[in-house]
Amino acid sequence: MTAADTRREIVDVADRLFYERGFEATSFAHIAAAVGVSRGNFYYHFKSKDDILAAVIELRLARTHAMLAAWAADGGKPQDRIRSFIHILLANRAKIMLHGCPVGTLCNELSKLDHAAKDDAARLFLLFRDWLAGQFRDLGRGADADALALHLLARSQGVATLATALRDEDFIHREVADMDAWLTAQCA
Amino acid sequence: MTAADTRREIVDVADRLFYERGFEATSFAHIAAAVGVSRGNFYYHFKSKDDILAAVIELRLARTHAMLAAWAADGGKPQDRIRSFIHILLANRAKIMLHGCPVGTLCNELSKLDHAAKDDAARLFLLFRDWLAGQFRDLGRGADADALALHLLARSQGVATLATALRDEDFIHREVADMDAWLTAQCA
DNA sequence: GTCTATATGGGGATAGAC
DNA sequence: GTCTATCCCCATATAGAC
Repeated sequence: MTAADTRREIVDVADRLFYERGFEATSFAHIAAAVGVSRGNFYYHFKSKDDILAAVIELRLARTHAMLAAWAADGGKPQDRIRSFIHILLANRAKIMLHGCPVGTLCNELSKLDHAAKDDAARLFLLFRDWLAGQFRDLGRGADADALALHLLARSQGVATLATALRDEDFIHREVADMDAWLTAQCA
Repeated sequence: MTAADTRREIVDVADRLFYERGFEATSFAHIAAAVGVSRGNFYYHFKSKDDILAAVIELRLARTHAMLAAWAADGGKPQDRIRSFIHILLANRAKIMLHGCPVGTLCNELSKLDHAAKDDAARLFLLFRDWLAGQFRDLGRGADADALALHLLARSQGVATLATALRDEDFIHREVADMDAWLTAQCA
């Protein structure tokens, strides 16, 4: 096991635990136990917990960027790409009902902590916003592309929050159908 | 200062700090310092931190119930009452941009902690849902009153989450205007 | 009812052996 | 590169004086 492998594994596990349990509630002991290394060995790879958080945010930014780039490379119509975004709620509904949206819940937590990395986490939202705005521009909605993108982001965030609190899967399906209809209306 | 006064003050301060900093990140020392009592004296009033959380949730339920009852007693039209709900986002926008929605962020945190009180916190959402559904029924939308209520709740939650992450006040105003227009369309 | 003092545990972080 | 042992701090919680 090389150093890079161990580091990658630490970040992978931290990414999952920060999502499932939250940043503050996840201790080095939890991560170390899940990875299978000692707590002391941690500090060879990261010099503080905030360093791990920064690495997790970077990982999420990279993965999100890759996912959006793949959707954009699909060659489909802009409305189909936007629909891919909306349907994240369906694909991830089981996890969302347990732990919410990984982006929204992290941003919320870091805002309350007034954490130095809160704006870095918010860049995840900006990635989605800019990508969605690009699709709306391709739809000929250049004038309000940013507003439409934020509107869709907000709606999916709201669905995630309520789905977590009420653990209501039917609600997710209803709201996704409603967003699909909204999108169709935007294309008319 | 009677015991009831001290207890009330502890719950008031805990309510504020749980909102501003989060439940886990708020320590007894923070609450004690803000109230002006010693940490030791705490346990005369509450036997654990979870007890304080339960009292805070009860307080929020009572206040929310009173607010909704006051709106219902106003004698206005159902759409005006629903608009009162939507406009919470405007009235509280400064705090929302700093700390999010007190209901949504608490439910999110307790879900991640898998805390015993998570369903009690979710009852705050149910209060809003049932009240909103009642207003939609008065509007003659009995068939989908619950779905419309959850839809509106989700939208306001999404606005709060994004407004916190991006600290964008214009976005709040745009989305509130959009929700107002949606409500008008529902009455047609 | 409120205080000070303290017990106990777990957190992040460091030192140094291997 | 990984380990064990340890430090310090702060958390919740308790005991007992006043």
